[in-house]
Amino acid sequence: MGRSPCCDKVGLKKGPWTPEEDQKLLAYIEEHGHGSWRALPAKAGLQRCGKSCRLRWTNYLRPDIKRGKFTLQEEQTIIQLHALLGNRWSAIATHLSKRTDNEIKNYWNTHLKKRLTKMGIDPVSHKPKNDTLFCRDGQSKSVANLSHMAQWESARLEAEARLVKQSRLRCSSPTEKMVRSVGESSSASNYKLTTHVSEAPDRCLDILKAWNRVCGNKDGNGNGDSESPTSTISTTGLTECSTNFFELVAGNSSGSCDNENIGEECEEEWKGKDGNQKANSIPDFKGISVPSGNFVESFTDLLLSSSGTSSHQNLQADGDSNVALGSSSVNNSCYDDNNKNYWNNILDLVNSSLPDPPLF
DNA sequence: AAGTGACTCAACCGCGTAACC
DNA sequence: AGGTTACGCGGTTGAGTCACT
Repeated sequence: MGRSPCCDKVGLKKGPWTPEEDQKLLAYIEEHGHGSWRALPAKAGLQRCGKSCRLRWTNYLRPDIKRGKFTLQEEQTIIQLHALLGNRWSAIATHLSKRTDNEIKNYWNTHLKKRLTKMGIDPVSHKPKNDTLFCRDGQSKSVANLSHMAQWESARLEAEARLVKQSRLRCSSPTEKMVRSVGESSSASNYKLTTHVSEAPDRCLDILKAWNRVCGNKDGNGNGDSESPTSTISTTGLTECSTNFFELVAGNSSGSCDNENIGEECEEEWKGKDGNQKANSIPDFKGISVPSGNFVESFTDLLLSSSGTSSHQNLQADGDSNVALGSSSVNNSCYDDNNKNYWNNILDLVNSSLPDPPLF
């Protein structure tokens, strides 16, 4: 325990970095790797604490950082992952390659959170503030189940993020970078690194599919113990929740958002054509059947769909989707569809946005 | 043009914890 | 086993910028 005293030293510079300092830090890391952050400033000739150097590097100087406006898809990704993970920015950043946790955190706090609030959505729970309006019979159970699954998935994502991070650390030296760039995967660690990244999506799907199978197989008889390690929810609830839970739904992505215009047009949609009107038009929002447990997806859809656009198109699962519709009432099927879409989108998200092989 | 309030985001602070001795 | 150190994370701050009056 105990806090690092690194920043307590007098004579260390604070505040904004100068181009000269950036240059020194960049040059040093390019040549030697960062190694021990604590020792780095002295070696690099910087009057900064190691912590400051690390922050400057990870949030600004790293060459694999994408800067500039967030795309609509990135926004949706953040919202969905935030619904799952909460304020665990580093875990979210793991699935938004080239964006830093700090940047995502800032973007959330300055943009997305406000938009959600403006629309009457609680940015913490991702549910409408007046949740009772959206709760029909039986939905509260599903909502509870969703959060339970989120809890589980959250733990998994966290572990995955840790692995990715470890891989990055392992490759932090220039020598290792060279080895990888030659593409020989000569060392076991390099091999593991690349295979980890490519295998992760399958693993992810396997786990979730297994979940689905186990829960689905109980067929309402209450047989089998499908509780996850963190579960505190009754098995009955789980059964209701997850029968066919991950069976994919044929895309409702009938509309299209012209890729070239997606940024601007959809940003328009976010804001509403006439400024705040759409953002404030909660009555219209409530007019459609929006399940509370799946609010994020529903609302991101809404934002994109008024001009025949669907945010699903890039996230929607592919051809092996099974259609599992039609057995329930209109309301329920809508709810189920949305749930499925929501979780399938997140699955896709996880699968598609695993970080590029680390550069450092 | 000047003043002012809102917004953005880089950087800092403090905590938790893994790693090390 | 217990103490110390170093790192990484999330929350917060404040300087710079922008928009409006």
